[in-house]
Amino acid sequence: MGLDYHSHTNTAIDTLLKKNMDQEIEDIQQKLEVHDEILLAALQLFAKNGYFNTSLIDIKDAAGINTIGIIHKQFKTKQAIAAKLYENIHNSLSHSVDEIKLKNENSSEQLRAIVDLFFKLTEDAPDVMRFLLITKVSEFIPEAQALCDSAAVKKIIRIIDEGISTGEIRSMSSQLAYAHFFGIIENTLRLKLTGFLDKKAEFYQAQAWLAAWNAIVKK
Amino acid sequence: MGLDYHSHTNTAIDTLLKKNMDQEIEDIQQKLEVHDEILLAALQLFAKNGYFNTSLIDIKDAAGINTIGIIHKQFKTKQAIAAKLYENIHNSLSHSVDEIKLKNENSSEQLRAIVDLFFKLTEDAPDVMRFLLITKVSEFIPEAQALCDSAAVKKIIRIIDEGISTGEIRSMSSQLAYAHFFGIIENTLRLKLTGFLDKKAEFYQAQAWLAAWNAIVKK
DNA sequence: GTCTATACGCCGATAGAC
DNA sequence: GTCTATCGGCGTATAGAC
Repeated sequence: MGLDYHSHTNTAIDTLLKKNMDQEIEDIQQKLEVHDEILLAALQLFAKNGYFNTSLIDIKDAAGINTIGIIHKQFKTKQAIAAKLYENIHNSLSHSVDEIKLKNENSSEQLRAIVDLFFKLTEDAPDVMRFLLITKVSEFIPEAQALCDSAAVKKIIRIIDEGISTGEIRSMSSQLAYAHFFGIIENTLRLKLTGFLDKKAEFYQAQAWLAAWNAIVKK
Repeated sequence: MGLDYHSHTNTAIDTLLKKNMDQEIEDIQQKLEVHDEILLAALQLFAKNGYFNTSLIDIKDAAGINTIGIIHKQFKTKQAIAAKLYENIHNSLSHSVDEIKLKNENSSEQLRAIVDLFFKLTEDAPDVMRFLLITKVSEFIPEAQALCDSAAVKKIIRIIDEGISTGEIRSMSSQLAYAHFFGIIENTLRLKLTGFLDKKAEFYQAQAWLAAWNAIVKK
């Protein structure tokens, strides 16, 4: 499913399989499916109409469920749905950055891979990106941190720091480099997600990368 | 007041003064003051806690008013308060861009003046900038357009178009130039407004301008 | 014209029946 | 375990008293 692009769901199912509860697996799988149906429906509605304009009734309808009682069984509160979405998305993102750091050596390659991921997600899972770039989560999840304070971004800033150390990136505050670099990338994607830029995301990718990298590269 | 930096209020009062309703002026001025107190309180609360987390009771308290009935007399609905805020801010912004175009000849000078304005507003009227850059108005004002579709931004894109015509700016889609240029500017300000960048806005201005202009200038 | 009291609707959450 | 019925609270809006 779109919101959890690193197969958190499959991992959960795999874990359960190892417990040899064969006869219960079908039920559990169905429960997991319902669980994810709710999350997916909520993500879409939150991204489209906003958290406060989305009622549990709306989520119930979109998820193909009969009563909101089922939602209350899976998640105690409406806020818990949003918190779970937030957690899944940020965990996946953080995990992706880890993988990217392992597979790429230079800061430029790592940043390039992150940009690739962001553009790919914008095309394949726009609601995930809306949740990341547009939604103001702190308004409905008090304990949530903004994107810029998330684990993933802390790792990205580390990448930038390393790039400055090796001389790939110009000597400057890594936070400022982050602001400039991802200002271009995220704004391009934000304008794509809102329809201001109307071509496919990939169309803007090369130029956005070039402009962003050029803003921080040591010449 | 902070939300209407082009003296819309004074203009309104001036208009009324010309009507020779001398004996009523005091009352009217007080009414206007209450009117603006409500708008200012609403702006601050919307920017801080969000529209949906702000009740009319909250606005009443923050505005130093005794009952919410007064708010209902001035604005029919809560949404109308937000709509009026939106209108004032966008009108002021659009007017500012007009003035900047009159006072400056080149695209670079005009964009530079707009950047100056944005940084100044971020320092002097942060809640106005939060409303412009962070708040998702379409969630509570259905008829509102996003910043990128506003009159002010249309004028800004015209500035960019002219810059491309004169050869100041690199030949590229003006929308893309807008995305890259204001990606850097707005992201810097957004990160300043959320506290990720902790120095005064002016501290980041020169570098942000340089990086943004460099992203679109013809070399 | 200011304020009090209240109406009304919506939604989140619960509990109990099947 | 699934659903129905309902509770309780909040927040907007109104209407009527002073």
